Amino acid sequence: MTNSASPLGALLCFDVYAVNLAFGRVYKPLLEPLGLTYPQYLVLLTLWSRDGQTVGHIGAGLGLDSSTLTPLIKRLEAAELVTRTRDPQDERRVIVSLTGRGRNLQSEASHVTACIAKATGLTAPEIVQLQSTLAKLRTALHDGVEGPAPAGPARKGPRQ
Amino acid sequence: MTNSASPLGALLCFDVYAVNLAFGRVYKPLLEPLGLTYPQYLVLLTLWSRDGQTVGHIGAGLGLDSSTLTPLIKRLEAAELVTRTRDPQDERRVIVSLTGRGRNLQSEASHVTACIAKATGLTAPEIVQLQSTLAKLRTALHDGVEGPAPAGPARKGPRQ
DNA sequence: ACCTATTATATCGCCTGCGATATAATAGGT
DNA sequence: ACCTATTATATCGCAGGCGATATAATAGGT
Repeated sequence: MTNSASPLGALLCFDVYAVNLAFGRVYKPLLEPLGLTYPQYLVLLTLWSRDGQTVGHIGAGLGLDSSTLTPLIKRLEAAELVTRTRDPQDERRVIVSLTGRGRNLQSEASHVTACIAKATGLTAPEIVQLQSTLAKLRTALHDGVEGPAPAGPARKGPRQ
Repeated sequence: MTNSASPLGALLCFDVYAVNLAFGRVYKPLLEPLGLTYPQYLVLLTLWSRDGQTVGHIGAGLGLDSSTLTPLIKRLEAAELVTRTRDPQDERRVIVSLTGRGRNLQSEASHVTACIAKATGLTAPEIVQLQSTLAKLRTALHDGVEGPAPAGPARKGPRQ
């Protein structure tokens, strides 16, 4: 036992790291025919579930900053999958909306999610359990950085 | 239920993605005083557990390719934390070994793992359970890409 | 010994991911 | 109305992450 002082937490981040990269590698060949990268797909997933979100809102969901999202979304815009328009109510906000092409891509991508679900090799209850633990973990990690938020709503994204 | 066709697998990769980034953000302020990035720390973790591994071996553990590891390890070398020497038995291999400074850093970083374990907000059994599921998931995702490996040892890293 | 296939690492270009910073718009206090 | 603080997005530089490719060393067949 060379490192008995760091058994659990360290290995956990290790596993999450490797699984995340493994997910990316499984998705890549499925997304390539659609002309999408994995993070771009995650942004589209967000928009398919609710269209017309602001950059900040999308970032809060994925844990990404505008410095990452702005160029990514501009590439989606260049591919004519989304449009970016300033919110007339608050000109600071940029509202990202799906184009027809962007919406149509959801059905083209539907088999992707089916493939992935199969590739996980997990049963439905296992997935539910895993998601629940990961959600808990994510909240705890955020609170650990920002402080447990003694009152008021916890900050969700980076630099919100 | 707007997207009842993609409930489980899609959200799962979403969660893994966000948790991985959250881990990185928790580690960053702890590793910054040590002059390490999060991936560099993961490579050092690998070497602390077993010194003198080849680039390929380190990559297999983390799921990384030489195209990612070579520059990263060169930065560790520039920081005088590791040395890179060709294996005399097989000149293709590069053996990465800890320097004295690299070894000493393990004790300096010991409190980091303690902080993280606390920040996860999970109980020990929960962590064990989570690790087990993630390990299973990682294997399944690899097999999904490479084929279920009908016989013989499954390929572990990317392009091994 | 020679020729070819494979293996291990390295290089390059592009897309993330993020800290630091900039810019513009809103909010709030006076 | 004015001044300042805050908020939302954008820009820049650097460190990953990876596909495609290059290079050098080993392995295997003839």
